[in-house]
Amino acid sequence: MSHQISVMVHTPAHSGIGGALTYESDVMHAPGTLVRVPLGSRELLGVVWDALAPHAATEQPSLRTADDTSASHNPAAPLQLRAITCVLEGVAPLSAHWRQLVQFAASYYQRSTGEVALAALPSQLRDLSTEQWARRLKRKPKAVAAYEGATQHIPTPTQEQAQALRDIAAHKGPFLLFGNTGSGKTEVYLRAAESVLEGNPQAQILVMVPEINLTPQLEERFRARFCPQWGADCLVAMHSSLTPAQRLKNWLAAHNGEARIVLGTRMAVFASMPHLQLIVVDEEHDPSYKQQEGARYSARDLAVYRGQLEGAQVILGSATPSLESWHHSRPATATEPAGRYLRLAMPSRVGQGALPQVRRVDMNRQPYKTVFSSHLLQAMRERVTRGEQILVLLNRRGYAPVLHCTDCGWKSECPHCSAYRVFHKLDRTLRCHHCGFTQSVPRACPGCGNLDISPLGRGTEQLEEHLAKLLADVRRPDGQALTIARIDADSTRLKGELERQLAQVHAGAVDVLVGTQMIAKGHDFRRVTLVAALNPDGALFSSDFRAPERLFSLLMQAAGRAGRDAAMQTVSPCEMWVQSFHTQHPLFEALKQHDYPAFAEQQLKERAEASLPPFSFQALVRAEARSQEAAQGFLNAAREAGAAWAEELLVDLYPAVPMTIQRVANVERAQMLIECSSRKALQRFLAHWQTELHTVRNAHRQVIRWAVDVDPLAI
DNA sequence: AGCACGCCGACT
DNA sequence: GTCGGCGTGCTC
Repeated sequence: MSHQISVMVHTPAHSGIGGALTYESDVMHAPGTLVRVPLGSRELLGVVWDALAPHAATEQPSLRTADDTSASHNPAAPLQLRAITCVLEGVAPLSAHWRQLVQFAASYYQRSTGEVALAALPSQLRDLSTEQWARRLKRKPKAVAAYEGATQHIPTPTQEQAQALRDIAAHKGPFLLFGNTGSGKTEVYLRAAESVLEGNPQAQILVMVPEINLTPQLEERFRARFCPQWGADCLVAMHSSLTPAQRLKNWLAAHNGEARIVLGTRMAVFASMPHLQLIVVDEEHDPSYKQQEGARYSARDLAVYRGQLEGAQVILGSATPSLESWHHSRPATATEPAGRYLRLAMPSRVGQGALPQVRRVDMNRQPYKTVFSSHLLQAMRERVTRGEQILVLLNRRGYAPVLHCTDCGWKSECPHCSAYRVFHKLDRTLRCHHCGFTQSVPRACPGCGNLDISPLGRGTEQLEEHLAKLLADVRRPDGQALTIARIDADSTRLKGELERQLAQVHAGAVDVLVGTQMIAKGHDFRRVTLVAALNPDGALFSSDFRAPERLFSLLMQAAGRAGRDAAMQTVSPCEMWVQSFHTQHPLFEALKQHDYPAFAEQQLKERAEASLPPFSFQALVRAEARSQEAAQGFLNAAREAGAAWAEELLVDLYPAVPMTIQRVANVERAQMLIECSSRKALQRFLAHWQTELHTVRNAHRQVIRWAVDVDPLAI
């Protein structure tokens, strides 16, 4: 007797086939079983999806048009089904919860289920041949390695930590753990994890971090706490810099329940964990939780969904939560009920110095083109003389953002993008930061031959050079000259370079560190007592309504780099300097008070008035074509096609507009915003509109690529 | 998305 | 005569 089996394979939503494919098999296979199936001339990895009643396939392959009368394509006769090739032996079926998570993510973010399912599995499952797989299965598991790290001193929880832990034990969650840098959020994660591990010998924990290379300390703290007791194999990592073999190994360890803790980046939200009981999302506000290509999911939001689905507790942690999470964790008022999350606040900084004093410099009162105000420069000189370290933050890499000719007005535009190429003095190149186009700097102006072409604006390279001059006469306490270093995407291009440079800062070899936002994240620089943000004004009046939120978070994080060592503060209190033309801006007022709640309240008020998220829900359709008209033409046709339904569901479709950077690598880009006060209505609209989008696309063949982004972060 | 099939230009 | 360009269309 032969069975019909519904199987998900990696068929992109753009192809005609979105749903499950039906195959034949002699034996019935449980849903979640991994199989190999033929598709055309290829053989693909697939996941058995539903149990099918005989002859009731989810998507019968008989969607032929009525005028197709050829015998083999008779619409009345179901197509001949092909048989599955084989079952992938030695892997237990994926759980119903896992399939439901994948299904939800696919439908919420408007992608095919197969695409999400297969992207969530380690690539080697797909790539290894049957022979290679058999060999992999036979490989003997290595003897469990003993954990060789130093055993850690386990601190006694503070009052605040103890209270947070009591709340976590008493409530279901999800929780928003709101605590300053240094307030001991990690200790709460560790203790919450500990009680889960001890309460159930099978229980598993998922810990998510924004970018693994920026938070090696967290992994080490988890290892030090749990490996001595549960073995070195109790914790596995999951992130994109693992080799395919490591990824498979760790995935299998989580899948079969051996790994008790999975620590990973956003991709880890899809890890198969049969006994998941706790999910921690550290730095939950971090934009890197949002996938930016393919299925554009938010791992933080999926974590909350998954927690509810599997009955696992979810802890979101941050010193500067996303306004969405802050809003969701609002306490009840006289008129309004509380949000869905429970907010746990830990305002104190433990075992460390006080938060730095914020000093604002009004650049309107400084001479034109001042880079460092005299007060800031003086403060920096005093501190380095005492052997203290300084961080200087500037969000612009390269030497100068534009090169320009004073005679004819020529500017270093990229020939392929609507953007300027950045002048990099170190290798004397003009580089486009969008398409990568690089040329050496011309000797004379390409427009008029003038030899006098000059840089416009400042980047980190120039800052480094400039500082070297300004501080040339300053000596360290040991009489040596200062060391000034720079950390940005250019200086850390080579693998391991970031770690090497950070180690130098830690070792005290660097006195002044210049860098982009990279240096603000998570690093524990003990001797830093002054942090300076030189020119943060851009974000205050940006067209992106989330720019202030990101800036506040960045400045708070940067401020948190100073004064992590209480002993350093015996000499002088730590400082965070902000140079701005708008020192009275509420963002800086809130920063001065280290008052995230005040900032959030002000921002949420603005968002509510403008009906922006979290008070509305958004999606974005982006299109790329050779010409701007073609890209917009497609979007406006799609808008037309969806207009009737949008009106019915109270969904707003805005006209297509060029993207901020309209042209990248000779491709014109446009986008269209979709807004609705109800998430459900927006979802219903998008689901219905999807098919129409495909139809419209077929009539607009000039469109190279298009994609829907649900809950977009940048607009 | 792959991957075939298919129909036109410059090479051994 | 063949190798190979990418346009069109199909995959349970």
